Amino acid sequence: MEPLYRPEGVEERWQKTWEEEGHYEAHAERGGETFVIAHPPPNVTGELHMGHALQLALADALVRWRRMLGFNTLFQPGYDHAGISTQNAVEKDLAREGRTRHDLGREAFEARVWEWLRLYGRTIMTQFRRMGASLDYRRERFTMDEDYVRAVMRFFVHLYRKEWIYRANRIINWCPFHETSLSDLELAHVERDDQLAYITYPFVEGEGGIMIATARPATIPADVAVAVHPDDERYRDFVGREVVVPYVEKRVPIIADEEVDPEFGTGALKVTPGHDPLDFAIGRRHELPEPMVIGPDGTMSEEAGDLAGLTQEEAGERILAWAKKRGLLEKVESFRHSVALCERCESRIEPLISLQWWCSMEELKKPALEALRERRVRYHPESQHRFAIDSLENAPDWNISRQLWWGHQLPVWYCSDGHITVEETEPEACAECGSTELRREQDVLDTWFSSALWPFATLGWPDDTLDLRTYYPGDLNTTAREIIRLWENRMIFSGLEIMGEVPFTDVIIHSTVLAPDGRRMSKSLGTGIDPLDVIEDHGADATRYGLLKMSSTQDVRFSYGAVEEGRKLANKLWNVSRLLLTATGAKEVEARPKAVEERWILARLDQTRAEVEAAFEAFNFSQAVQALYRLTFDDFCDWYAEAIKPRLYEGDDDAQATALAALERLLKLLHPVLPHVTEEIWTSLPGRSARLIVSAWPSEDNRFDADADALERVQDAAAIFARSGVAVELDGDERRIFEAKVRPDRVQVNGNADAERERLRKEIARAEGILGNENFVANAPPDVVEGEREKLARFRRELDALGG
RNA sequence: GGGCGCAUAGCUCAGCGGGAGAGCGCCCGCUUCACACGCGGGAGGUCCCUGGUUCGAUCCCAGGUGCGCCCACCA
Repeated sequence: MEPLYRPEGVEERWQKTWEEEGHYEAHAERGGETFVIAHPPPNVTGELHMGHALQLALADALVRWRRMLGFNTLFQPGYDHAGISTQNAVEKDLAREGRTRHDLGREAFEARVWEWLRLYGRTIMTQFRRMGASLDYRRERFTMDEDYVRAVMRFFVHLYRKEWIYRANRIINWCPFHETSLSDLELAHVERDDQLAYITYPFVEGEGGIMIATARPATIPADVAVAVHPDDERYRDFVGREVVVPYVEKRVPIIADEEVDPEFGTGALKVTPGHDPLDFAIGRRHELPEPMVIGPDGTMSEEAGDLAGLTQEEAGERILAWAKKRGLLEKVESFRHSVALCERCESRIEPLISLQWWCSMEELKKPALEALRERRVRYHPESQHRFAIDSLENAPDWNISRQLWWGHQLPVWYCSDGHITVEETEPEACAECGSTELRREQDVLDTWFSSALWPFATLGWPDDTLDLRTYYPGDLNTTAREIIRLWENRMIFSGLEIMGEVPFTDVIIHSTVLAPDGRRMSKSLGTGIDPLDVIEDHGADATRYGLLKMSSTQDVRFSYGAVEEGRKLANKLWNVSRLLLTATGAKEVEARPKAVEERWILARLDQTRAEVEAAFEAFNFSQAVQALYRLTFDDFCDWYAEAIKPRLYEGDDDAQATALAALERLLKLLHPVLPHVTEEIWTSLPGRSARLIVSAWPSEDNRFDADADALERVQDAAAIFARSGVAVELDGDERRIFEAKVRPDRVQVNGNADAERERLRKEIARAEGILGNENFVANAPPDVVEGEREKLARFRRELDALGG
């Protein structure tokens, strides 16, 4: 064994071995208590990023912990087809050949996507493996698998028959590049400088007019009203009058609506229901017509009359010029506002009215809200639980159709008379008129529609499988904040609707990992850190440790320091193992504690195990990892190993066997965080038949009485000695431990006895002060008072020892 | 505009009612037979500000200030 632990090679070897030996596998027929994490399926085109790495580090630590406790664990892997994202990637690929998807046609394009995925997709599971993530990779599922598609179709038909899925014309977000609708959650918003034009709409009767402000003059031809706030004194008398829309010279009314912001612009809003969500809402309230003048490609449509075919910019300029000539253009000023973009191609979103499929949230959300309020599902941290409830309460109906070519095509058929037939598979004839001339709906489903089924569709639903009965409901899901509404809440209501039970009981909303400088990690900013590079440089164990250490707050800066700490921990463990194994030639692993430090370390190991378990159960990973670090460095290496060393070299069999038993327990505690290095050391322990990955903590818990007082005396003595150079009298074991650890001949003396006495007197005065306060003694918790008494006693002891 | 989070040692962060902590960095001393990626010691903090509650506040409450993230239909 080398003095420096090198994870290269070791980690890959164990990852391969564990998987080949089947330790990652979940077998329903094995029975027993289950622990299930349906891991978030990454995009099939995706590459490992820091968010994935953090998620895996958290989930895998919990899975490994439970697996060692003997749970029947299922850690489910898989891929999401990621509709728009994947289509976008393949279209970019096509663009390099100077082609578009339209050149291929739908069928050929789909074939191209599958081919592209065969070549470039599904790479991320290799990277998951490199993290040491113990997913059951045999069970990899894909949302476009034949079985999974069947589940999606079944779910759609189920909701349709309950009349929760319907078709309606509404304003939606339209991406002119992808030519599809997008949900609000698929948009990116950027701040941008734009021109705000102030234009007067003259009254039909009488002098003057009303001035509005618009950033999109091209939409003027689709105006159907001008709206003001009902309480706006300036315009109160104008309501009910008519004005002339510039350029198209159309008469429209002035109306009053609460949603108009009197502070913005002139306080008067031109109402264009066809091209603006707010205007659409106002239009519906006032039953206004909904003309559109911009087409699906983002240019002016036929309805725009002589403007047809122009870009919006050209049309806007022409209209402004028209208004200027007639003295109706007051001014154009620049202003800053946020603009919606397609998050994939960054095209500017066009709000358009379009016929889309919707899923009503009204009934679906009720049982889910109840489950959340009753805490049958708990989000962690608590603040996110409240957010999840709020988001679900306010969830608008879900636009589930997309005009994409990659995804689950809706199981909807139209006959020539326009009747709708909805079946899981292609029907023979129209359900209403019997016509056999059926045409399938071209739209595909929102990617998240299929993701919502992940916890049970991966287990075989709609079939009644042993897996489904065994592993549903699961336990845990872990994800980023922005996914709560897109995915988590939807899994909860889908699970309740289909399976009658929540899909998991806990959701960990993990930190956002920022770049070390506090900015967002992003490829375009060049601030991204590739987890694979970190693994390459520091090892997967150290990376896992670092991520867990960092995971405590909502937003956390990536810290190489934390990763480096993990690497040092692995190295320390490696070296102390060399001492206990190699230097002594031990043959047995058995706890036969005799000396005080042996009983103490075994008790400390038990104690830390409880601490780590509590921290894991509270999902406080940072705390777990800190407890492990302290145990390893301070207690195990600096005190125990130093104290035991002389006896090991003397060839004391009991000391050696006990040392290995203590090491065994330490390895078990560390395995969920540092799986590779611990397993590597484990194989060197004598008489190991089972792998560490499946080795349970010894059942005879806490049977070692810690002689904590004795250790405390030694540590007190060491502290006094280190601070003052004054030796404290100790006998027997205590003296032996003291000398092994402190080595009086080597310690540099920096202080003196007088200073130490002074310090102790101050401490004693403080403690006496507190304990002399009746209110303190009466009101403080008993253990706190007791703690102060013990401290006081210790300070007095130390002062005595110094001859104070 | 709404919601959430964070402000503690030079840096990154724990702690969250009763003696201010860790890692890294810095200083001093150590070839010590597991580890110099180590060991021992040390310097370095109005625990953001102002009030309040309490016998006692870094911790709880209120109000500021400064950052960050998420959400939202600013025309």
